[in-house]
Amino acid sequence: MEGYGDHVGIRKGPWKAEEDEVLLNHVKRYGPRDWSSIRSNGLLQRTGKSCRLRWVNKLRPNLKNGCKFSLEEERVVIELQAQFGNKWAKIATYLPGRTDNDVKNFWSSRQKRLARILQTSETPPKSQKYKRQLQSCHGCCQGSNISCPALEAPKFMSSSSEGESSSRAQSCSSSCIDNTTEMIRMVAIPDLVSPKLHNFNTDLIHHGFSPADNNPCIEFQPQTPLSEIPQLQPHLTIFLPETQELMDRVEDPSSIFDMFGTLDSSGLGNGTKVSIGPQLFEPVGSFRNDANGKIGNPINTKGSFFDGFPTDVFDHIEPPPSPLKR
DNA sequence: AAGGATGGCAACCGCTCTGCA
DNA sequence: TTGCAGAGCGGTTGCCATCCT
Repeated sequence: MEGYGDHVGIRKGPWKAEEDEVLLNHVKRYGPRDWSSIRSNGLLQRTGKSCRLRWVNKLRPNLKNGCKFSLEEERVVIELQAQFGNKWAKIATYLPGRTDNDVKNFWSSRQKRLARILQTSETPPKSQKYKRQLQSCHGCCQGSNISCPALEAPKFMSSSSEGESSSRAQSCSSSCIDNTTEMIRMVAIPDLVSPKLHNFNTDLIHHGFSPADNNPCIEFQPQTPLSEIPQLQPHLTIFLPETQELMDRVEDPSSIFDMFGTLDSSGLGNGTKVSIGPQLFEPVGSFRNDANGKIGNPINTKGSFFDGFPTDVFDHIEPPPSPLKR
């Protein structure tokens, strides 16, 4: 393909390796600026705008090109989108190695998925595909204490300690991504943003990230920020025994939003209603760390939300780095 | 095996912002 | 103060690969 816009001396379409090289040389020599001079100097038949975009989205160092968004990154995007709206560039600054375009694409995919699932749930087809969407979560996670990753226990892992459970989560994520529980999670998120996030912005900037991420595919490891994002636990629904019931009820779209507001927590043993909301953002201190530094079971106050959770669920939770330890 | 649906991604477009003369 | 050019941002489009029927 010779590009689809060779008219008037301006090339459009996919970039060739030679063009990339020219662009890289320009940046090496002059830095990431004076984009329009690239064309005016006859180096490339691309607009300055196009050159800049290419650099920002593909050629810039430390980009995580070709890596899917990790669960942690997804969580960050969801939270920040709820707070900032569609400020993709701003959100991208919280995600080392990700560009605004990445975030934007991720979000629009997510929205499309949500729209489609919602539409599907209004007129539930009885196709096998639909059933698979609803059931895949259970199928792929059978025999695992940690259920679907979209709903798994929150993790505060570093890249080095991310092992089997994480990879299981990742692979499971892709297979579960289209299920109804995912939809619930997506819709519920805005309610889950803690006001604490309002200070988040400036804190992050001050703390900064490690820019020298030479292995962009490694799970990104912010020095502070992610641990300071309020620990959303929108995934907790998976622990509820009535998850299947949720799945079933989703077939009745009118019940969906009721479920978001409150969940009948009979499965928790006390029959009370549990609101999905800020109270889920208990400070991490609600967990008790064990001798290995892992987070132990949450302090089991009577009637706490965690009552009835399998105790080993918390074995998989890494402790967040202490904000005091730097 | 073929065709449609879907997801992921790269790139373009139009608008706004910013710095400068 | 104004106009211009460059840079940045968000929305949109189109292509391609994969999955599903």
